[in-house]
Amino acid sequence: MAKELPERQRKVLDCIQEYVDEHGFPPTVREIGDAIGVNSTSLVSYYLKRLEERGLISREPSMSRAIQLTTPTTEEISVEVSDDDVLAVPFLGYIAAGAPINVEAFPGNETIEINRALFGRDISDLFALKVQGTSMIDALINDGDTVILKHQERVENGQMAAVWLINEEETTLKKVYYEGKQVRLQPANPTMNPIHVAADDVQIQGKVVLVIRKLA
Amino acid sequence: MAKELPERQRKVLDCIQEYVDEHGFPPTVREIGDAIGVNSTSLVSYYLKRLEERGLISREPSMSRAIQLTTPTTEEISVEVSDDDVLAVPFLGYIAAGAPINVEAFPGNETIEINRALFGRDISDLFALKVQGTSMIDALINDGDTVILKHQERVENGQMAAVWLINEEETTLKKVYYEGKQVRLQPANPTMNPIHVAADDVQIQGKVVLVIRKLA
DNA sequence: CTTGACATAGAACATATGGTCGAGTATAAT
DNA sequence: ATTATACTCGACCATATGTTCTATGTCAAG
Repeated sequence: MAKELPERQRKVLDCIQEYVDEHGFPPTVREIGDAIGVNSTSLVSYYLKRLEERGLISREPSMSRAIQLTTPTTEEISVEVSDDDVLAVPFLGYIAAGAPINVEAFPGNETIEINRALFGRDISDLFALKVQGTSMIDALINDGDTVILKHQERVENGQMAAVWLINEEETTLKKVYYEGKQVRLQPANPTMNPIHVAADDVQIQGKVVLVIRKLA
Repeated sequence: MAKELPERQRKVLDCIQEYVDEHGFPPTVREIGDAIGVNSTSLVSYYLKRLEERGLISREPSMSRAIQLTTPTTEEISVEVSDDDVLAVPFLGYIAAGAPINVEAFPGNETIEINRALFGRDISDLFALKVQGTSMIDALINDGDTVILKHQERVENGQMAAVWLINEEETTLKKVYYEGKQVRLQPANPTMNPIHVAADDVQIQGKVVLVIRKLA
């Protein structure tokens, strides 16, 4: 299931990330080709298709530069401990049901600063997302809320996680229960019913460790 | 030199910002046109030229979607790093339906430390409560959540507040709407129905400014 | 060796997209 | 009225860019 990502595709991913960091917008197929030393657009197309299948990127068909990275790569998830007290958590973008995690290029390398006291011991690999839309209401998470996640691909039973459903192509925040080859995704709201999906259809994006709601 | 930015150009700027927020990459000339109700690419081109002259955006010539905002226009949740003080908000105790909040009586001098950046300008009269029980589920607030309130007796329409219902002898967190001699208390969850109570039956304990949920 | 799955290149194509030109319409100043 | 300056439109062009098809190479399994 978790096949190793081929070297070339890894390179494609990296070069997209770099390009976005530098330019503020994604590269074209040809520019990717140049960057990784490939001089046929079809090959890049081919790679992009693979990456999309894996859910690592998402694209809009026939639109130029319409590539988005869905999985935050671990390199950028670095928490600097500026003070002993304040953590600067990288703000990676927005999350909404029906759309992959939208990791944007923020020119200033935006962070959200949060007091360390609000976290547990483990403060590695944290990143922040802002929730768009009311689709997470059943997880008691509202439009505009900020969630802090720890980047990991596996969570313990019952923990809330950002889950990317590969086939359904949507992201949700749910409590995760492994049940053999199935995974039960349980809304935090006890009145809502869980959904069951195949284990290889889910891709854990991170464990939710903190939810912050700022009101007017 | 600091001429007022024409309405239309302002709109262009805003729509680029929105588009980037939503898609992760900048819009095309035509997409901008659609967004602001202009159906000629030349006009958008014209606007973009003006915006570039003013230094508000930068572009790469002849590249699709190669627009960058030089000035972050919208406030976003970008955090002011200037003052990374840590606020010590007094922790006053627990809130649960059926029990009043006694703001005066400090049960000790416990505080909850929170980074100032998470708040707005006004940081006076803040206090923290921990929610007990699931009675606030309809306000999207769960058992164990921490709410930060600003102590005030009156809030603006639509703001979330801790409300003490004198006759019913219970406290709830609801959005408050003044409707003449009545007050409508609207749950944050849009699927729940509001309750209407007499204005002199409600006693605002404080305005909710922040909700924090710490997960395992 | 043959087969087939995967990887690569190149060309050809369709269209998405930016640029420009000319003309038309305001609106205000002369 | 005349001029000037800013704005708006529509059409056209050049090319930037995504897609697809075919051909070829590689390599491991049968």
